[in-house]
Amino acid sequence: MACSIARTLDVVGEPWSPLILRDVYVGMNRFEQIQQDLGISRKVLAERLRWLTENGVLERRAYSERPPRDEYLLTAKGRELCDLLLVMVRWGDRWTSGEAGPPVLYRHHACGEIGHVELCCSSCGQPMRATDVDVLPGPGAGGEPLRTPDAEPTG
Amino acid sequence: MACSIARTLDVVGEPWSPLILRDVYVGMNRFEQIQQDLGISRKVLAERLRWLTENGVLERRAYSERPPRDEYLLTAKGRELCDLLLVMVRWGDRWTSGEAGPPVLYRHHACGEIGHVELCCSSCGQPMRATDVDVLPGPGAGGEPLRTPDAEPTG
DNA sequence: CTCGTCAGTTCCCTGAGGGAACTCATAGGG
DNA sequence: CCCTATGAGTTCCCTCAGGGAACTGACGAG
Repeated sequence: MACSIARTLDVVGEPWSPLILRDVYVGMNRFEQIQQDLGISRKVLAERLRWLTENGVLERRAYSERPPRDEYLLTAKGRELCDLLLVMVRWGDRWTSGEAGPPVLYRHHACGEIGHVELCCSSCGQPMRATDVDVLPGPGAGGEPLRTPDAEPTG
Repeated sequence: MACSIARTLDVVGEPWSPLILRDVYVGMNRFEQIQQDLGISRKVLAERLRWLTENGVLERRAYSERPPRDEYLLTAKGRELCDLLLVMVRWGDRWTSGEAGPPVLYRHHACGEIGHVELCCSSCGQPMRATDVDVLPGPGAGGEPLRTPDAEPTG
């Protein structure tokens, strides 16, 4: 499908994949750790790890020769995918965390403060939410016309 | 699970949900439109729309009394979820769109330029990527200690 | 009175995911 | 040498969610 959302979902769209990614991100790099942390079936975990590795999100590296033991590390591609997790966290914190408050806090290296992610425009730096943009066909488009969100029907 | 990622996935984790959300976001508000656009089975589409409505992401509204016809609209909760789509688009554009270039462009209302989203810190406004933060337990935590990404193993 | 449309629901069938057991290489203890 | 344990999977079976196609129900047009 000529849609970057669909292409991203093709890589990490299955329900377990973002959670696997999160585990690797926070330092759970080994098969057994992830399996026990998530309670995922070993079969599916093996499939997902292979898929994520084939797609360049994870890298598999031996941490022991004898006995042979492997671990999984994030690639640059995988680390950028973790940005998606931060946005999921933000939405989950705002809309589903309830009275208990957020289960995890993020301290920004640059300023040392606890904060959360905001979406900003790469061009002007001002906030850029889904409601702040017009959607236009790009070079890789199939050719279908698109309405801009909340626009009046074309008359 | 005491994890905002898991809670977000609970709402939009099934593979079709983000695509349904995208369709509604770009102005495809009716059952038939979405079904034909995505090629999703009618059964699953009905289930997903009901689920998203029950979870406050979509709102169902009659656009015709006679014959009775309903459409689906984004709530505030749903519109904020669309921010997630922008980040998916960004990653998909960077890592999977290939030579053709991005299929869709986004023009920022505030500056009128074509741009993409960057993640910034709510506290200081500087870029805030997954690699720029320490992960700490928050008030809603279960109590498991977490390593910070790329940290040395605790010795 | 029949046809077409929208918005679903119902039926059956296949394939993906879960659980548990098994494999393979190696290390440690007796 | 034999037994057991560990990490990282693989294999087997079984159930249930998803796909496809047909059916329903309200209405409007001809």
